Amino acid sequence: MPAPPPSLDPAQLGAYFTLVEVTSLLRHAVEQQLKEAGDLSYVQFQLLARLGDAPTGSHRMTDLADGVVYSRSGLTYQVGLLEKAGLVTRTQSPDDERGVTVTITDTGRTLLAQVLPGHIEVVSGLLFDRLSPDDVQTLADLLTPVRDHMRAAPPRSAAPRRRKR
Amino acid sequence: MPAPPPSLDPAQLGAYFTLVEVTSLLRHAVEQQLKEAGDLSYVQFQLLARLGDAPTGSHRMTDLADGVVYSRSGLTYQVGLLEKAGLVTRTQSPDDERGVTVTITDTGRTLLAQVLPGHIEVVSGLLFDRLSPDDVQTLADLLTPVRDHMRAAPPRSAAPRRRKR
DNA sequence: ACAGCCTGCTTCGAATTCGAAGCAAGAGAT
DNA sequence: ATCTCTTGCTTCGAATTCGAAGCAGGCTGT
Repeated sequence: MPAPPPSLDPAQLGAYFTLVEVTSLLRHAVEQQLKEAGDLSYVQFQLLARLGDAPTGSHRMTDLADGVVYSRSGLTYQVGLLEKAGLVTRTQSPDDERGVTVTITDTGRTLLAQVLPGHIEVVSGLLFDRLSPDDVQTLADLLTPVRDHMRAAPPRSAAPRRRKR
Repeated sequence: MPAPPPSLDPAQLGAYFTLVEVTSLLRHAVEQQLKEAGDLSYVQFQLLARLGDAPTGSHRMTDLADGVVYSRSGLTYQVGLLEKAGLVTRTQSPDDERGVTVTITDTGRTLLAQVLPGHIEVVSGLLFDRLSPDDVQTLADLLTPVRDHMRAAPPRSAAPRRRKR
């Protein structure tokens, strides 16, 4: 097996660290804002946003979990909270007896709409403040193939229930 | 107060989402590897790495917390674990009676050295596999000013103990 | 020197997170 | 049809995380 280069060059290392720090800081700031604006955690916001984005306003549990890169059990917990808060509903999937479909409610949409502007403001102020439109495009062009590569590589949960033995 | 543009254009949104997803996926993969290779959490690894990087092999608690973007109490907990595992030591700071200096031990360095190659391999494989050296440089150039901007903006914990009232 | 505030860290309790184990429904093979 | 493996989700317990409160040492002004 061809072991990749045993070390990263300084440029790579710098890029890596910067990437990690940027997203950490961004996430912290966003979390703060979301809590104030709508008492939502970041995960909850991501879930609502994804549901609100979907044409039908709903998704299956597994798709949600994969979408936000989150554990299944954690998702169950969070969706439970959202449901209790009346922001989403759980329904049995029509085609698959055991599948659960999560749907955003009007209340959920309202809350999402209420929180979004502030969210965008934070992201704009922190992330895009220093990036020209060209920069943004460049960044996207750079990261998109990386994301696709990552999505493909280890299917999120490589060794799930049982090793392939 | 001049509210920033009420919405992000599609390019920005795309870049933002991609950025978040990339780091989520990367982090997950890295976490997996670290657990296997040395039974370390990502935070613990970050702490050890930072200490190992420091010329003296040590840092004050607060600096560590800021460095990894982490809560103070959480840091106390994690450093406690690391200390129990013999990977770091806690000493009273010489100049400041209440400051605590954390120092990496030889055992810690050994473990770090044992874990690093795999870590680098994962990062290489996932992140840098699709990026040319030029791309890497571009990415770093793009993100560095952003990071500096973020560091400056809200000092990490903007409303700490008491609002500025 | 003293009072009052700020800082550095820890302790505490509550909330979140994950992985392993469990349960029920689908799918494939016999 | 039935057996078995797989898949979708939940439950469970343990570990981690955070924020608020607490404690002690430093700093400033008087």
